[in-house]
Amino acid sequence: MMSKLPEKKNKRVTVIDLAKLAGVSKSSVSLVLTGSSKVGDETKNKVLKAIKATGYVYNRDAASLRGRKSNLVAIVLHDLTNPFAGQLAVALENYIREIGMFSMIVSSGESVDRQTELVQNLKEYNIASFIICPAPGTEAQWINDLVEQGFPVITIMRKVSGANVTTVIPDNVKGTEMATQHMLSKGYHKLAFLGGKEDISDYHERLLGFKQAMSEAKVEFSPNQCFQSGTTRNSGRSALEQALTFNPDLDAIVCFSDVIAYGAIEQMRLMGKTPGKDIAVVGFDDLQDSCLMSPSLTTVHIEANKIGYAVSEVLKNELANACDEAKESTVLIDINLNIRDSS
Amino acid sequence: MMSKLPEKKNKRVTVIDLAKLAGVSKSSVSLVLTGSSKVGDETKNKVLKAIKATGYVYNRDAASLRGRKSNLVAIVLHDLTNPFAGQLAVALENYIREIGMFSMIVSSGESVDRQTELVQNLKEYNIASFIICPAPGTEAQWINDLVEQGFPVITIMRKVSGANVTTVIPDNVKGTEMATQHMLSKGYHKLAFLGGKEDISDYHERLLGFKQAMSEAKVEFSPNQCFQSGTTRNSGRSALEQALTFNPDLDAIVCFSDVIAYGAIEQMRLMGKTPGKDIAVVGFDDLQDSCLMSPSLTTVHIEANKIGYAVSEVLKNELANACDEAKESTVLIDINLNIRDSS
DNA sequence: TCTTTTTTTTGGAACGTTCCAAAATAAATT
DNA sequence: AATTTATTTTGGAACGTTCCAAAAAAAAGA
Repeated sequence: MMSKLPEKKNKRVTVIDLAKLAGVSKSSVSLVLTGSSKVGDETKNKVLKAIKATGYVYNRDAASLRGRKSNLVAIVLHDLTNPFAGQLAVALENYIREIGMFSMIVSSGESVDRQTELVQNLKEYNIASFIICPAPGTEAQWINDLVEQGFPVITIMRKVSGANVTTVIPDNVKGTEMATQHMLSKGYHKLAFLGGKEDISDYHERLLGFKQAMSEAKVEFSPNQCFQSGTTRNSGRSALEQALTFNPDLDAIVCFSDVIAYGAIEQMRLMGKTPGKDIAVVGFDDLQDSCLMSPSLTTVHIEANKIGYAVSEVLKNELANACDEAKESTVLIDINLNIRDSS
Repeated sequence: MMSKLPEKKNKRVTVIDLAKLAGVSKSSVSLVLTGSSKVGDETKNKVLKAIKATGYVYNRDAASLRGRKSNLVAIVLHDLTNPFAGQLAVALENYIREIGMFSMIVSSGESVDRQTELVQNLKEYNIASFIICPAPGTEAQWINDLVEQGFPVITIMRKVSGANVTTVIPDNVKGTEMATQHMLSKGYHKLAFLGGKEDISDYHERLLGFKQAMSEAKVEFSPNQCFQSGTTRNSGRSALEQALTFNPDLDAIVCFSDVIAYGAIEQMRLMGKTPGKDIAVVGFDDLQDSCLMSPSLTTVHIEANKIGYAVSEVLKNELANACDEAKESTVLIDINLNIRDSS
């Protein structure tokens, strides 16, 4: 009846084109596309062949508009410049992919404002779930609102108390407790706790572990032994400087993180002390560099993959029973102490 | 006339709801939403008020389905575990945001297969442009196909020859040339070039700079002076070991990257040599640690922000004149040599 | 005041998918 | 063979937006 239409140039291939080519209805094509079990083998093959022939690419915007759940997971990290964050990002990406989701990473740069803006923008896409390492100062209410609006949230590495979500964190308390016990058992008793700041939850947890180990061993603890700082290498330097001027015969330091430990070691050298000899050092994170430097760094090892796996499990669960009311809960990831030359 | 409708529970607020509330048509709402200039101030305010009142969030899926250009930029990095990649990611994210786009980051882990899979998945979203740091072994044809399919591509840090796209890279040749000149001028003449591998473009460029500086200074070059390796710290160690067994009175090394330099320094110490004294060292990248370590590392500084800015400019341009035919071109980012204690 | 021009507003169609209810087919049971 | 039941297939409506063409309102010119 109609003459053959001139092929529209550069037009995207659609489900209808596939249907026409395969000689079935668009509904059948959709069934194949979504992997439905109730489609005949014959039609399925016809459609598959058409897909191959045309180079069709699925349009998730259309699908998600119609109501299909998205498979996009947004990973909001505190700071991609931080080496551990990089490891974490890859681990999360891999495990999230394994449960059939697709993840994208953004970085808040430790700024709540930027974090808020990012998440606000992300809402405009169809995000199945947020995985957030919260910037310092993140409000529980903000997270709860997010959940209220129907976005599942999982927090990682840092806990926001009052937020009705699952948090996946390493066993910080046990970590510094083991580290401190190790120092004490090695005969060091003039300890200091270096780095970290009160505005993130890990600080409190890691400091708690330190205190617990001290009181267990009946060694007196004083708040003067703590030297807060930022999270950079440079702030590790100044933390050690302060510690050493306050207490010149310090013989061991328990550091909030490896990066802080790196800085402290540099400063130590500058002040004429030998790390691992004059002053023992233990870190937290076990970055790749820590086993390669000299002296190699004794440190609490966090397995990024374990965290990634745990998050993916929580996520899978959460997406399955979507309508459960949210509850505050914590998944603790076990850590272990890697003893090396710096202690 | 009509009775007040019972509010549908948990239903997303739509443009129509806004229209109803503001007492205007949905078309007017759309005009406001897209920032059109031809909408009256009065209606605009009414709509704005309604938006605030309802907590409306824009649905990009619907918009993009209807034909509106997406503002999503996908950044495909080679390896987020690499410290420079982290810096780069953050810089790119910031500058891309400044031109009104939104960026998401994924990591290929230096695997072409993974890279292919990622990009294939990303096509299903509405991606305005790809920014790719290509995994080793990436085919020019693959990139050209992508462009052919209507996805603008910009490659960074590594050039894929034959790919008809713009590449933003640091001036690698000049970098190692300056580094090598510096070594020669300091009186070191028994040089080696450490690390890197033939399957990425920067290796060739950086090696070329090394050779050029040598020939300029009339110092003989031999392929035996090059010790290829992976990109990890550990491979830097073994590269130095090889170099030193081959030529025990080596007095300076030009390294493919800072990470390689770190490894080489470790190995040097293990073999009883003092870095910066027995053997001078120059790196490439200028990672944050390089100025803090001891001896502080002389290295070629790449400004991640400059790269981020350049990419955003190219991107802006590319999105503006969308239908230009693609051409192979290169944007060279200037570098400079930071001279420190290791040389 | 009546046109003409410009500015602002508007309903309806379209984007590419999935869901629904119903139709068509096949298989199983009388 | 006739019915019931189970399996596959299907057209049409819907998702929330933007674009278009045309209507309405306002401003300018006669």
